[in-house]
Amino acid sequence: MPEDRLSTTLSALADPTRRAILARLALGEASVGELAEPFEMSLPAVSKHLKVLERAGLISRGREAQWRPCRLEAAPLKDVNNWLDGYRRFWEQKFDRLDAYLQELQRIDPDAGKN
Amino acid sequence: MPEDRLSTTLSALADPTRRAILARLALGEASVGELAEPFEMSLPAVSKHLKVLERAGLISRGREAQWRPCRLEAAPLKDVNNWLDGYRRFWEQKFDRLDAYLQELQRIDPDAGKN
DNA sequence: AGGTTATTTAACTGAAAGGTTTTTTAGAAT
DNA sequence: ATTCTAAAAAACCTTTCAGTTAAATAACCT
Repeated sequence: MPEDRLSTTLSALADPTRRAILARLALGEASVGELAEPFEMSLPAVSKHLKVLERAGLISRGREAQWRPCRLEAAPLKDVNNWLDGYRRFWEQKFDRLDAYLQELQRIDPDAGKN
Repeated sequence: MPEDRLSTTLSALADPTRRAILARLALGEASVGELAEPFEMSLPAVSKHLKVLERAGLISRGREAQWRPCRLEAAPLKDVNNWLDGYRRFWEQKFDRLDAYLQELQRIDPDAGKN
């Protein structure tokens, strides 16, 4: 039971259909039918995916006649980004052989390679 | 069945226990027992979480006597970050009243405000 | 009113997730 | 050789998830 917001957001994102829906919404608002069109699954299935996204705060829904247009809400993505930032150094730091070697040189002689 | 890498990664991250494990590993290698210690759940449960993280490529395991030290592997996090980048503009763009108003002006008269 | 279109709700199903306890495996140490 | 410790595997249970089809809502259009 992922009660916490971040877990809810990440598990909403952990589905290719839902990410495809977000990608579509990045292009602009769309109705449920429009969103469902590219997929082979039934409409209720898409409707459920939308509910998951909505619960996670990743989309919001308007009301226009019989359509319920969806739009992207990026706030939770920002939260994910903020969480990820805590690990950025782990992937920006390159630890392949050459880098390790250069770092070691650097450690031994901080002036190595200058000029 | 999330066959794709990104889905596997995101669903591995969508659990607070697993994120806590990663946070611990960001401080350095640790054995399964050490990783399990802060949690109330059984050891096999933690072992399963580690397997999920390993399948997602988020950790790797060594072998040292009867211990199997785990260490963080950040590559999949980088992938998540890359994916997220496609949405960055949506949360960096501020959509408060003034911005919306200025955008509306822009829409009506693209030359408004120039000079 | 009656019908059409868009979407949600309900009821059901099968598979996967996350936990438990018990049993194995593997290496260390006595 | 036996025993201790660290970890994994097996077997099981319960809940959640992703999908289905069929029925209900809701707003529009004659």
